[in-house]
Amino acid sequence: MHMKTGVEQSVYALVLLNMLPDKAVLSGEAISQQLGASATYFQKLLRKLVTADIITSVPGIKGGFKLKKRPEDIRVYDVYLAVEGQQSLYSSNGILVDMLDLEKEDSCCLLTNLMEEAESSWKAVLKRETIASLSEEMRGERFKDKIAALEEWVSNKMVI
Amino acid sequence: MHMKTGVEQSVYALVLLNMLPDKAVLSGEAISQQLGASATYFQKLLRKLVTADIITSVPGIKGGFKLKKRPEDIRVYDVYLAVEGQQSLYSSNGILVDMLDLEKEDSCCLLTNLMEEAESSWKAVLKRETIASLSEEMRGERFKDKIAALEEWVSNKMVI
DNA sequence: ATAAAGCGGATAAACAATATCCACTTTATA
DNA sequence: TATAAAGTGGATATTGTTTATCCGCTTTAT
Repeated sequence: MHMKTGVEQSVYALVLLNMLPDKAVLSGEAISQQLGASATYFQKLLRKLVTADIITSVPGIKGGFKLKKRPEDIRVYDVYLAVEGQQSLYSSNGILVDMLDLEKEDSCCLLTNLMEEAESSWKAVLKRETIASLSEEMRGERFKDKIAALEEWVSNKMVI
Repeated sequence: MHMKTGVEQSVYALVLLNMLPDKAVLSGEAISQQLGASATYFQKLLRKLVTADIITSVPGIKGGFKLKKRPEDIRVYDVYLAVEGQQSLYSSNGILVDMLDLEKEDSCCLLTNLMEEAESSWKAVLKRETIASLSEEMRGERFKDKIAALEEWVSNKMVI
């Protein structure tokens, strides 16, 4: 039970896209390079973000990706959902139903309610931060002098 | 990102062991049969529960497993921990460190704090229920007439 | 027209979870 | 005291999921 690395990668990809000026895009290849991710595979992840209406893709030469929503409207939770899908962390295997010889329709499990609550509570925390708040955090004191290089890289790689 | 089925299996195994009278044990084979689990593999899971001091194993003929702690002292969380290990749901891949060219020691990630909070909050819910509370729930109205067969099975399979 | 970008499907590689096998130790009992 | 039935630990196979690659396709600025 471990979160896919694709979630972290996607979040940082969105932080990168959030550094773009209006109308500009970054190519999938450029993004994966900056993230140190496999380019061909990361394209698949970018597609999931497109499907989830988090980013927009522009085909053709001078194409690429940019944010579709405002960064303050993209929660970490939305990214998680887009990348990992909507399946729950827990799903019963119907062991109790078998042990007690219940009807299939009962779909009863002593753990399901508890696990659903736990998951909700977990998700609630992921809804607290957004791409905007993470971007702001990155621009804080701590990385003051390291940000410039990244901003320059974005300027060089972006396409308008 | 999905919880192993071993967690559900282990919880129900413990509920079964909780039906045993004092000093009695159930063999690993009997338990796996009742759970519909692979016997040889489930032995490995039982071992994890032994290592975690949740159950005791008795070797030799007339051997088997029984609870080591009182059922009200075994939280669902403890079972999860025993089966899945103590690794976190999320661990950073150091993408930000690479992007900003930080020192390795910084081990900095915008997501780590958030994810740790989320996980704590998730775990807190798993600490709420115990084998005792789940056993009680199983004995409630809903399964009134289905419990007898299971109790009889336990009586037949147990060894004192 | 062409080159550079995204799209979608098929497939491979890597890894983790599940399952099996076997030689070993332990212990009740005939 | 030999034996049968139980757990133990290691090696290994099977299965499933995640990550990665490849290729032919569409889109669009020049």
